[in-house]
Amino acid sequence: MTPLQLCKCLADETRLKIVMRVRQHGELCVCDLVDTLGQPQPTVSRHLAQLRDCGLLAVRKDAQWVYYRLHEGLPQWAQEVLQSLQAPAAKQFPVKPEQRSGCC
Amino acid sequence: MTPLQLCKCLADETRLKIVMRVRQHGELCVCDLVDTLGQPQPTVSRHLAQLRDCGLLAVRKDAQWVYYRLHEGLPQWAQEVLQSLQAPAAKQFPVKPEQRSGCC
DNA sequence: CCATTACATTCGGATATCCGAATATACAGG
DNA sequence: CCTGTATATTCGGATATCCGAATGTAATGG
Repeated sequence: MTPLQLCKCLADETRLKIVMRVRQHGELCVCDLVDTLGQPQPTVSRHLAQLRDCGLLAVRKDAQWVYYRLHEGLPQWAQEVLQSLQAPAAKQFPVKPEQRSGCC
Repeated sequence: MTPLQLCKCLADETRLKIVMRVRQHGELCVCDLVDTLGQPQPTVSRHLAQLRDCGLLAVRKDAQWVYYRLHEGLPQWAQEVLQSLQAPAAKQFPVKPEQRSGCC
């Protein structure tokens, strides 16, 4: 995970939202992200695959659900970047109240 | 300056190098960046224009030289992001000794 | 088995991004 | 003026990125 790779991962609105939301919640399943982001499932899934492939997110499968979380092995500097982005990103992409659902 | 805009600005190797180097040195002229990065002058100039247009860099002209620096008005969170990226970015893009020139 | 739900992947095309080459501008010195 | 240096901009074309639509897969429940 290089600085350049991290920046590229976060240089897309959907991926940035995903990472910030996963960071906030600790762990989220795909269908929750699909509901929250209002993007079609294949789109979300593709972005999740990208974030997983570059080592930003880790996966856990439970029955038919797939849960994504921040990868524990993220280097310190990367975690600091995400922390610095958290507050302004939350302001930039506010979650509409009716989207605060539980899981699917 | 939104988190998304910042990430897009840094999601290119040349621009990331420019920002990190400008941050390290406080102020750099274009020809110094051209020498250091080993990229053609129009390429560097285009990236500088992008970084200037999105508010990351500020400009000062002195005779025939143009000096770029980090924009003073950068929000706190953005400065923190750059600080977190500094160390690993320096490791990712080491400056070759013979490139440590003065100005042109 | 069959249908449904959750998720992933593939394929093509649209769009954005990046770069090389050429050209423009501005200034400094002879 | 004329030349050289420093920088910016424009124009195409190449390449990368993103997305919609369709399809695949795995598990679950009847």
